[in-house]
Amino acid sequence: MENLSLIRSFREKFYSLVSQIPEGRVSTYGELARSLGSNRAARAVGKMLNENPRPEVVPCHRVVKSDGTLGGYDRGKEEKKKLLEKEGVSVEDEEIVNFEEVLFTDFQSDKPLETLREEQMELKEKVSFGDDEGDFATIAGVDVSYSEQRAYPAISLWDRKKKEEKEAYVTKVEVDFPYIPTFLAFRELPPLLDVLSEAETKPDVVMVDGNGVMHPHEMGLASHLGLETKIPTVGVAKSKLCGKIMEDVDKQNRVSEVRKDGSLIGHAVLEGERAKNPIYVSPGHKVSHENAVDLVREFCQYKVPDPIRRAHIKATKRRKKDE
DNA sequence: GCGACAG
DNA sequence: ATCTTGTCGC
Repeated sequence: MENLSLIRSFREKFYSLVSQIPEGRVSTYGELARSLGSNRAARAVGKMLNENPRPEVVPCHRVVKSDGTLGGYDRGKEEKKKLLEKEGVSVEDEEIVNFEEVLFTDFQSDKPLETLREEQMELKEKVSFGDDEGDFATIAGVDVSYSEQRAYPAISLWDRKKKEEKEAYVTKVEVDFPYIPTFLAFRELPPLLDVLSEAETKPDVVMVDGNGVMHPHEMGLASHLGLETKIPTVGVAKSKLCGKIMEDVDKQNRVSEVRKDGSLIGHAVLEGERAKNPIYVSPGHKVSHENAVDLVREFCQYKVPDPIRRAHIKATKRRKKDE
């Protein structure tokens, strides 16, 4: 991974941004997200502030909502108000007085998310799909379960002909990078590479819990993993990140194209007896749209294909056992 | 109030 | 993804 050190220092970088807000001023979740490099990170900003390890040093009470209202605080809004007023910021009815005047936006930042986005834009040129035969013999499914900073990635390897699990592994890895929509790979790739290295058999294709090219920049987690490992990958998401479903999916019509800006980015697939909503299938790397859909459907006894489902169960069990 | 963006 | 009692439907 090209920007591994940036990923590892992301959280600390964020806390030092928060520390730039001077006494007597406030800033917003959105402003901090933009200073990180993407307004998509606003909720992650809230999450990281909530997990602030040093409240005495990092002034998270100076971060409020973009409409000027207080926003949340671990020790209560009253406490947040008290801290702000002690610093000379007036608060009335959970709202900052003279919000425009005290709002701080002048962050000094190298915008790490812009760097990560650039990595995605460079990588997307290398994604290939359409040149495979679909003749994969060993299929893997991967997933990650979390407990705060700990990730439990799991892999389940299957014999395609016998339709049975051959091997399965779970590992434990520390993660620091938060979940930010469209940046999932930077959170999940390190744990997945770790558990993938455990497998005795190298899989011919990996099904990933997340998107492939069904992504605003055609560079989802599955594609990133495929490029990183040179192994063919298929993305399988349980909800839609982007694109337009072209037709309704139901028991009569189980597959629909998903398009973005007119071009095909994946398919919505409804399988499994009790499934109410479809899953979203897209090529990660070195797999065609058609073979991606066929492979996933072949393993869809339930809504989610068995190898991913097994990996999910394994990872979750291990996490709960550890707690 | 609506819309809502993988895990 | 995780936090989690109760409720609904097959």
